[in-house]
Amino acid sequence: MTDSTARPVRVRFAPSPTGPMHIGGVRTALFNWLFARHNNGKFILRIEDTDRKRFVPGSLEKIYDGLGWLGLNWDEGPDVGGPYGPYVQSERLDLYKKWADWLIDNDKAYRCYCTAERLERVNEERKARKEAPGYDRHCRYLTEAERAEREAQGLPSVVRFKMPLNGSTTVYDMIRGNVQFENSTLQDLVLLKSDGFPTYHLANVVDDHFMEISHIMRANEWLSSAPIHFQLYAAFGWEMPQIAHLPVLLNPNGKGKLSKRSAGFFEDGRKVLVLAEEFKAAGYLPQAVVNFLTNIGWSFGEDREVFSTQEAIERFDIARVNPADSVYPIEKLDWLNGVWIRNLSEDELRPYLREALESAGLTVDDAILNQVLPLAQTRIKTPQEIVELAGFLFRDSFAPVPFEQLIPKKWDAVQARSILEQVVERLSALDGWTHDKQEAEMRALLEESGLKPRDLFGMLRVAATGQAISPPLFETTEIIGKDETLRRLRQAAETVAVQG
RNA sequence: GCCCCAUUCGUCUAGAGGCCUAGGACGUAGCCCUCUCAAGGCUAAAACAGGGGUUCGAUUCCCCUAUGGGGCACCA
Repeated sequence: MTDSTARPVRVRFAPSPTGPMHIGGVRTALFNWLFARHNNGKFILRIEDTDRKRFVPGSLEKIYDGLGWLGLNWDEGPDVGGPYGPYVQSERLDLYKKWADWLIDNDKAYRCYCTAERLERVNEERKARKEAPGYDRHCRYLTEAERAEREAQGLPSVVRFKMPLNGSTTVYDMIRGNVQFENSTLQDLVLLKSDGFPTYHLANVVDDHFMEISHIMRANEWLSSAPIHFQLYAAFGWEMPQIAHLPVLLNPNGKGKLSKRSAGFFEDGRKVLVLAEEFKAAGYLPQAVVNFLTNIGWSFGEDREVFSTQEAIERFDIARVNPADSVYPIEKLDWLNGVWIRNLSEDELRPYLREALESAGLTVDDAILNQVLPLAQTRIKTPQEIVELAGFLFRDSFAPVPFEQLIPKKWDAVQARSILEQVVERLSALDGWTHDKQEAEMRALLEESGLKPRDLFGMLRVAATGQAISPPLFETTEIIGKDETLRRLRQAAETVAVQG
């Protein structure tokens, strides 16, 4: 989609250090990154910290961690540097001031001395008259004398942009085509605040220009600002980057956009994760999260939903992004994570399982882990699930199973005891403790006794593992070992005997 | 209040005027496989917001309405 005459592809992700890394931000970063990698361009990380009030310490680390975890590497940024630095806006203040002054000198902007109180009053009046809220351009029309007087008094001021009063502005959006705005609906927005810091609009335009950003891909909520930025570029006489507004993630309950939430929450009884760190902590694989995100608002084609990040890079096309916002389809993440877990090699999966087990306070025996790993691989959607499925393999203690749980429906204690004793006898006589030998022996018992596999194996499962759900029975007892398995079965027989 | 964007199964999506009796996926239900649970296979229910145009023909183009989202800060 990028024509070859265009400038080299340089895109940026420009978060504000105002807290945790939100999944919506991650998605925006991902689409920028995919675009950059697809076009062999540069992906730049820039920190927009021009609002000193909202700065939250530690945010920068969360941005690095979140992007890094997903493999969204940046070519230029605060930590890695680059030829267009600094990459932190608070270190570029002189630049913004210089260009704000340039706009004033060229009659494209003006100083405004209005107080917060007056602004608020004007706003109220306009609202009362059912007009659009906003500034009444009072200071735009100050005479030279009035201006000089205010300067002499040393009144604090902001710099405001002189928005064209009439006409219209048409912005070409790479996803939705031309979008037209009436200039009369646009405001004389503030470019430089009274504290000397730029607003987003100024800093963004100046930085994108001097960092030679070729394409801007940002969230949908910025679409209304596009004509403002267009006019700023026009005032400066700079070429505006190509621009696209990405659809946003909506809350699963259908109310508003997801980014209104600052952390994971429960909806319909399931946890809806929204922070990058939560995904990692919950055991989701980075490739699964990337895959999950790339299926929202964009589709691979060929009816494929499962694909690698590399494949996504090869195919990514910003023009094919769906313009409509989407409800966050979090229920697909578990499925995808399961798919990716099954795609992992044993060596890749092992550390995840080890960590999950250790986090649950279990001591991990390497031999046991290696044996249970392939059994668990098709049965878990997150590494943590191995604890519930097979954590008993890593526990020393084994609590005797209560009578009620042991006996299959329609069986009585006498029968159960008799069967268990036969099982113990036959299994202890076994030469070799492989799962197929055990199974062959038990199949023979089934044959002779006419019992149902479900009943017999079910009882043995509970007796040997203490659980009604486990990995396949004989693979499991093979891991548990002959002595311990028989001990547990005898114990079960005793439990039944007492009741009987 | 004004402005902008969007609207295909519950959800994510394919669909760029005839290929659509609208395809895929998740989820749901059923069946098969089966020692439990998964995985896997098969099947089912499930959508073009409504109304006008344009056209020989609209899911696809235009308009209106409705609904949803976003914006209108010395926040980004």
